[in-house]
Amino acid sequence: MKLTANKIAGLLRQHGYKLTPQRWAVLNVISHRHDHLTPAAIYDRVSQEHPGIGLVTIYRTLEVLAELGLLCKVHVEGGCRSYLMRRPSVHHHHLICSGCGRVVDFTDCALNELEQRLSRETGFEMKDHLLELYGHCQNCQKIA
Amino acid sequence: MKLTANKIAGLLRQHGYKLTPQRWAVLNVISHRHDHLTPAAIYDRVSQEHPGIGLVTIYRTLEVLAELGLLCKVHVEGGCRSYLMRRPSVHHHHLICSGCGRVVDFTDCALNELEQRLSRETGFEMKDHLLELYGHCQNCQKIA
DNA sequence: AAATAATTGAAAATTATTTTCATTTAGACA
DNA sequence: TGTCTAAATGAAAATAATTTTCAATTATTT
Ligand SMILES: [Zn+2]
Ligand SMILES: [Zn+2]
Ligand SMILES: [Zn+2]
Ligand SMILES: [Zn+2]
Repeated sequence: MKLTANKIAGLLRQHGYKLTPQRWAVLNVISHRHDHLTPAAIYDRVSQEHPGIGLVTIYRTLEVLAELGLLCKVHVEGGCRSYLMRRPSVHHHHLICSGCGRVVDFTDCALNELEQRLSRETGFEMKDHLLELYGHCQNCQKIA
Repeated sequence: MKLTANKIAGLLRQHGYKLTPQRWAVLNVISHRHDHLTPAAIYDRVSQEHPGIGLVTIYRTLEVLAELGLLCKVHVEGGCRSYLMRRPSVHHHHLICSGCGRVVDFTDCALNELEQRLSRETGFEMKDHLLELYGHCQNCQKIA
């Protein structure tokens, strides 16, 4: 189920945003694709059709569209980093307190079944996964 | 953390790395904590004890320690972004091709049970989660 | 103790993102 | 339709995060 141009237009206006050619150009680039693009990559593609549009506008447009819930953000390897001494030597994941950064490790991620099912359904060969749980630790619950 | 000190020393030497005071200082800062720290935060803390050590060295040390499997990397909100038109309006996640960036959405993340169990075990109040699966799509399997 | 290859710090370079500000424009409305 | 105004834009500067370069230093080997 695809969002029509009208729906998008309405959404923008509803929130007091204007419908500019620049925003259409960005939407045009991302709306027909099934892959994820960085701001710079979007800029490159937008530039091909509309050489006048600046990278700043791409950033601003993406922010607006994301705010309206029209976009998903994807985390990419190497994009962000914060470090932690590795404690379990085996495969594990982190439960992270958004308040203080405290981390609890857990080893039972139970994604095998999901991976297998999706592999069967999509033909993807599964390699890896990123899983992080966020919450507030007992300490930070008191504070907040 | 004396038990691991020898292990760490051995690991470094095994891989042809030297055991410098700078590396000890970094290890010292992260090894006793249960939270995650950015390079800048680690730099701040290291500086308190060893004002001479440069931020560049922190970066380089973290790279080495991560390579040796001594550290975990944590993704943090806002750290990295690549965008995608949102397709399912409901809660969902992405299966991403590491080759071409293609994305398949899936809505069945099945993390409730895990979250509940961990909440019970740790006292954390669960808020959110980040889940991404990585693999190679059929196209990219042929190419590779 | 000398040799040497790895490591370091300072500075410069690169990259990604945000802010500032003067100018333009979409959409409202007379 | 033309006028008005808040919102949006582009260029440039500012900020932030990371990487590269390079000469000087140092941990380890012999
Ligand atoms: Zn906390
Ligand atoms: Zn897992
Ligand atoms: Zn692919
Ligand atoms: Zn989910």
